[in-house]
Amino acid sequence: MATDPLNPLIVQADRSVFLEAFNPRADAARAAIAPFAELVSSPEHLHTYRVSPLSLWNAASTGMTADAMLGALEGHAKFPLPGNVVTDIRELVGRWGRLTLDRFDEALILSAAPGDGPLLSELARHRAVGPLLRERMSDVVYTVDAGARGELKRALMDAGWPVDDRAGYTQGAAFPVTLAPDLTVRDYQREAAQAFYQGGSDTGGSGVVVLAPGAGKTVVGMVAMSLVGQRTLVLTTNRTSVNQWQRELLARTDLTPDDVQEYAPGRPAGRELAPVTLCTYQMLTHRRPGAPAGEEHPHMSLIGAAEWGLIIYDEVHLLPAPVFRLTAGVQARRRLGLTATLVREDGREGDVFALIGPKRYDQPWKTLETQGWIAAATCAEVRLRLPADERPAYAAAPDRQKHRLAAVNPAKRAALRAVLARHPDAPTLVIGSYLDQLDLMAADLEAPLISGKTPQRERERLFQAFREGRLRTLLLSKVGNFALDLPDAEVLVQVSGAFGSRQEEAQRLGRLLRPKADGRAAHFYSLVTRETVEEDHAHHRQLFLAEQGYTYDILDESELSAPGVH
DNA sequence: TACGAGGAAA
DNA sequence: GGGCGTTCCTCGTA
Repeated sequence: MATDPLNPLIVQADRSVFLEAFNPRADAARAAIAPFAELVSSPEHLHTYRVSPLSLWNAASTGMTADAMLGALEGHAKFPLPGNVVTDIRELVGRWGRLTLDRFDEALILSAAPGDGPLLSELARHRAVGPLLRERMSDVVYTVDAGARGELKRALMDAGWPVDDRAGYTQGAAFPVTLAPDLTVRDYQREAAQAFYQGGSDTGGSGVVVLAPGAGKTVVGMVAMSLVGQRTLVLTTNRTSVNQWQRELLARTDLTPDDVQEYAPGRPAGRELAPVTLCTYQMLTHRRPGAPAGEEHPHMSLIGAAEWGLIIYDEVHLLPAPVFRLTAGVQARRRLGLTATLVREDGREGDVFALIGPKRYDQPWKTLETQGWIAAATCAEVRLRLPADERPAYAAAPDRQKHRLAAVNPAKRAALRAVLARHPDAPTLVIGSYLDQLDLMAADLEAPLISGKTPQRERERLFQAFREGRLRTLLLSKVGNFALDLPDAEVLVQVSGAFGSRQEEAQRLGRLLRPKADGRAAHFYSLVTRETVEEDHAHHRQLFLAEQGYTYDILDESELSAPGVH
């Protein structure tokens, strides 16, 4: 493969990569660089990717070589790669594996590659790394306390030197899990669980699996449980997920209700934890203010309980900081992170890498779509103006109010009706972030709104009516982001969203991806006010989905009244 | 003992 | 940088 002026990529010296979106070779180039590059902006014609240290290390940990990455860039580039990019990529990728952590009796040893004595000396002087190293055994070996394993990995990651942790795991109590005979595990689910269990260029047993919503991440978790065969702790974001895991585990494995229990703090003293215990992150980190010293976090000891052979972190992209701290203390337990969107807006992806593990497996959402596992979906961004009488107020508003003013643009009410008119019979969800805006729209459409205030019973009733087709349109506040029992829909209109949250956008699209019985496509619309901060936020939100292969049609509000579908 | 309402937290 | 939803606890009512 060689560079060719007709190719779609331009690689710049700062390791950013431009992709001509309309070049006929764009799709192949996108697929080739996706494993080691992340999308940072995607205006219509020219997409920008960045090759970051973390994206390189994630790729390297799956076994991808620097040569393979350079080959992918070169093979789709217009011009020869800048020399420093070649050097940088080789150097950064080469860092993975140069430091290893191994077991040494009761302690650990940090080893550098032969000749890396100076590197080790430099790291020993590093502010965060140095204090965690104990005794220099040789030019390239330090001893480390076993308890410092997590903190050291995190500190080394911050210092720019990810460490390949080969110190292995302590065995949890044996607890075999057999998958139900009628459960068909899809190839990608089995591959994902294997990739977790066996690792890539390292020893495996910890790391993150990224799969689209509806692609069956719980099945990956079950296969992992059957591979490990030890007692398992499953951590989730909320109780609905706890229930879902419990249902699925009972239905699709040989586990009995006694085996699978939600962690209940009030359980009778002396009662054993179930071999498969489910617990929310909030429960784990719950604080009792004013409790006697040492008892402020009554549930934290759960995670350190000796018997777990595997800890599963559901929605691992949402791990709160305290759970990172806890996780640093249990590096000798196998850890599986599951997520649809391994992106965070707080820049803590490095902590996920260091403390849960590298990304072991992912499939672009579009690939699963092609294979028919998730529904095809179109995405459209509808651009609206602010009404003339609102513009002065917007211009005068302080920055921190601008987002809201743009988001609740009154013109969205008419636009929403126009969008709904394009799909007159399709089951439609409308999701927004501002309750008063949603109230107005619910009145316009004469459709019910579910918000956080809606009692559980009422939610169930409305979901049921929607499922049975008695209710065509349902409005949802932010409850719609994560409610797992939300019914399937064909059209989803996002009328407002939180700042630039990529994962919120992705979760919302995910609501549409369950395959439709007749193979019909789903339609996702996002309403955005022109020439306001909302445009910037909207484009940042779209990045993750653009990375997954989705493109957004741009519709002007004037085009909406046109009949038919685009 | 079971529940729902209200408040605090992150 | 702010609004919203969730979860937990506590306390009141049956």
